Amino acid sequence: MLIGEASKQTGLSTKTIRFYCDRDLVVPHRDPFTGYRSFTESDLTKLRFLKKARQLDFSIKDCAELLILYEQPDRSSLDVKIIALKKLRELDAKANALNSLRNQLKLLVERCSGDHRPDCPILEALANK
Amino acid sequence: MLIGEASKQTGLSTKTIRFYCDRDLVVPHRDPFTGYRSFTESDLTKLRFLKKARQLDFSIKDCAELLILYEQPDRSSLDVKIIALKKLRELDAKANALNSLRNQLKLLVERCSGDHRPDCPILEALANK
DNA sequence: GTTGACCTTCCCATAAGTGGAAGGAATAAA
DNA sequence: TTTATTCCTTCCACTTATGGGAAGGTCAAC
Repeated sequence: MLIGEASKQTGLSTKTIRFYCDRDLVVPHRDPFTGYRSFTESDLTKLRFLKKARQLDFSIKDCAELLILYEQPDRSSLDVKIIALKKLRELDAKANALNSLRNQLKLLVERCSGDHRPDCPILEALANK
Repeated sequence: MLIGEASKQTGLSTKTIRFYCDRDLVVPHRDPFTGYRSFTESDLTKLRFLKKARQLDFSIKDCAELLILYEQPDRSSLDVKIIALKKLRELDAKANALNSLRNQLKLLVERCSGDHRPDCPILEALANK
């Protein structure tokens, strides 16, 4: 199966698939004459795995490790859990920071009259200290 | 005041300050012989303004607009509020997406035994469909 | 034989910086 | 006066995970 079809089957763009190939996350067979990539069902499975892992915000590097574990029948679920826990803590930290930011900004927006006058608590907050 | 001192006064790296200068967010005077940048107190105020605005996750482009409004005595607070509201909605959307992600991943992590056995609901979730 | 739809690689752009190299400038010590 | 150190300058490359587009090869149909 050529890359265009693989793209349709997985919902990943051909650009993205080539990028994953460049990083050796998926290594499709190559036609030795044309250089065309040829994807098997197993390759598609890996691409779908990658898509889901990326949706869960795992980095490409994390994805590579997860794929290796996925393909390793004698893996320990602990190894997977360690990666996932690290990512979970990252997401926690990001979410907390984002919520805090959001609340700060929300307060400022609420206090701004938003009319034709120049007085603005948002600008004041940015200017002070 | 030279850039190193401006960096100390504002807590921004010299690299970052030069970056802002390149983008014309701050335009310090230049010594015509050495090319050295010379920062006034007014420049420092703008740099601190930029630092705070960036901490609130406003983009460089947003920061430029906010700075212009900040310097414009006949501004309307409405113009500021429009920018801030747009950013607030962005933060809301990001926070929601992140919380949802986090909850998905948390569920998977909780269901993973994290021992020496290969069975792993995290990998299963990434592989399925 | 020529379209048209594929495929390839390569370069550029994104946001907001960080890191480092090469070289000029200011000051202090030897 | 020369050297050393520290500061300043510009320029280039790198980061993440793609997207856009150019230039050119391949394959099927008409």
